[in-house]
Amino acid sequence: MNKKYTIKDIAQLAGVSKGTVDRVLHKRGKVSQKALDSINAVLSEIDYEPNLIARNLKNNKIYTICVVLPDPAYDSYWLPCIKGIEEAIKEFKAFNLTIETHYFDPESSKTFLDVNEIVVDRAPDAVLLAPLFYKEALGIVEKYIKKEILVNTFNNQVESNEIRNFVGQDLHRSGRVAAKLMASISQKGQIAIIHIAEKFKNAIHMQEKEKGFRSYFVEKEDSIYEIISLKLKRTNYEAKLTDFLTENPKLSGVFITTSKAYQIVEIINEAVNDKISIIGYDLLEKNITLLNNGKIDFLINQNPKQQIYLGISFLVDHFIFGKELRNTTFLPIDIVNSENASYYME
Amino acid sequence: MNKKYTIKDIAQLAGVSKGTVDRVLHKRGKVSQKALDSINAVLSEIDYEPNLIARNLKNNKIYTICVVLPDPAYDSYWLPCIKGIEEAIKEFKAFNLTIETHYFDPESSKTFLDVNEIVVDRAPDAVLLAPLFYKEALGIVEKYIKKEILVNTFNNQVESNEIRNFVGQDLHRSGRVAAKLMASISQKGQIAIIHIAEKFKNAIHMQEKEKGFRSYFVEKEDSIYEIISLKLKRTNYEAKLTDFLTENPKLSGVFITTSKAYQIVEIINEAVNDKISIIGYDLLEKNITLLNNGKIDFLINQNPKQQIYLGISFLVDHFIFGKELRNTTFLPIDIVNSENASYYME
DNA sequence: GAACAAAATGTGCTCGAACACATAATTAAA
DNA sequence: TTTAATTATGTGTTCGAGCACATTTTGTTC
Repeated sequence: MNKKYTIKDIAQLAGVSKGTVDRVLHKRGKVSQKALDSINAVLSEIDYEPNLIARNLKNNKIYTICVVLPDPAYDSYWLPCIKGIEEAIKEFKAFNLTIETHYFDPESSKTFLDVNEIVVDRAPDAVLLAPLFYKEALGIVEKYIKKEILVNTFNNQVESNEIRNFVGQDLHRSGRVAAKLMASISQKGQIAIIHIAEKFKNAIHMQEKEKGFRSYFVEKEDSIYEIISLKLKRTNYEAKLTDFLTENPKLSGVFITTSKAYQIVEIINEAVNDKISIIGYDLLEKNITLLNNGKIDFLINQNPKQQIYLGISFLVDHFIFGKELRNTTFLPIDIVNSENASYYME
Repeated sequence: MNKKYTIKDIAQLAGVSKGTVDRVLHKRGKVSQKALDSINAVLSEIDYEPNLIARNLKNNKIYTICVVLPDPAYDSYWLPCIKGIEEAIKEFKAFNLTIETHYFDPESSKTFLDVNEIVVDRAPDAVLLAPLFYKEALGIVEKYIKKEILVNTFNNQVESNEIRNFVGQDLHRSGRVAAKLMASISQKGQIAIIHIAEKFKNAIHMQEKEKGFRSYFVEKEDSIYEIISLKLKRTNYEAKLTDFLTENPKLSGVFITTSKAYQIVEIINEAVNDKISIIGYDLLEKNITLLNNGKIDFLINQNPKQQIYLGISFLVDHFIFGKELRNTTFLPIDIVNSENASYYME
């Protein structure tokens, strides 16, 4: 990969002008067989790679990317995304690029639709979307596509051929990771899967995690574990949880499928005397505190910051450097304990 | 960050020519106070960011980067590095860049010196070095600096003001992560730290890991653990290990500070009847097999591939886009079990 | 105020790809 | 063979930063 050839070099070697080489490279036709042959002969011998820097200099279009995600004020799971966006802006500010952030309320599908309506009207070149509401997302993707706006997603997977790119985690696998961890630290007994959500049916991600978690133990064919699940809503979850704990006094482990572990860990600790293993999700400040004082054993990092940063950089690579968009990028399922947490928080 | 201003724009706004703006931006002097003021006034109002693409078009120098690392044929820990280099070459092939790989024998400081001598003579723009031999590395760094060759390191940290950049892991912290894991899965008893190396005194990285591991238990002030360490050499390590195991029959956990866990796990399993917790390093094929069939509990990923890839991309960002080199980049200390391993192996 | 030096400022070219447009070569029709 | 139509090929300009060089302005001295 030593000498870098230019179009001019190829033209010279093939004995034609750079215009003709350009037509061959871009298959614009209007080239004689003779010229085509001699240029192809040169191309097959050298390793021509167009200079991306020169190619993009000419392209003085300013690309606009809109990022649509839940307002971190409602759910601090999304807080790291702000940093991710800021980093991306800083990293790419020297290119012709505008990045806009648009928030919606994660518990209101109406605000989701509204904000996307606004973004459609802004007519950006691409949207990076956290499609929390499955059905609504499908509809809104249609609208984007009709206006020829590129749609990529992160965090939540939505099955659609129109979506070019997804960055997130394999949730089924993520449940399996939790299960394996649980088996490592809790030798036997009852294990509870606890979901905390308003509408469980809409929360496909929790269902996937539960399936993954259970699949691990099914494959293990180990009768020393008994898996039970519990769904909690925001209203009156304390009472329901306390009841559950008195009904199941032999609990040895709890797997919480959302980032809300901090809401219930203290309640569990007060109600149960024995050591109980707790595995949750995400490095929220409150979870980290519980991790550090030993009340949570492991957290699984879904890495929202990296998700959004990568989502943006794929778009930049696509627009600025003409790179292809790969279809799905599954981020690693990071296992976090008190000692390595800092590296995933920055 | 909407409109992108160019030098021409600034010149127009300040009522001067682009040459004068250029002189101000680069502090080349020869500018009147009046012109300076008006240009500064414009600069303070707008957010000028030079177009990196245009800046680098002119710079038609071909940068050469030499990567110096142990030959993976001797130690397959380094195998992923090949992939990392290949990915970097692919990613950056459109820029004016040549990446050369040079191997040495990880057990021979002579080959280390020899290959670096060759690289010095090749006079690249930068070297990315795995400085396995501390003392020798310091000497060779001097030589590079004298020839104005930029030196960055990865994997092993060497204290030197001449080294601009290091990518690797905080080994002390990495030992602590292992300790915390050990405490999670092994409730009590004797725990062994096992080093496998020819020259322990030279192997600072193992010492750091041991210190970190012990520091965790010291802070915990938990008398239910007893930590003992053992050094093994390649010759006759089986006998020495077997002796050690008979002398310490109550062993409940083993922490292996190198990627060589696969060499001793089977021996341990044959000699010990009780469940013994094993934590090792790095995703070598043989380690992964043992992880998958439950004979290793956790592996800590040092991510050599990512280390080398990042090391190269920092250099590219520096040369091609004029980015500053940050001093030290500590990669996350990834905890790996059978369920999430695939994400760290690609 | 002329003559000259020094400082300040402006102009024009380069990098490589892309594409519009001008010109040359070839073929078809008269 | 001439003319027009078609096809093939070459030329020139653009993008933004950077820098060499030309030109203008200012300052100094006799």
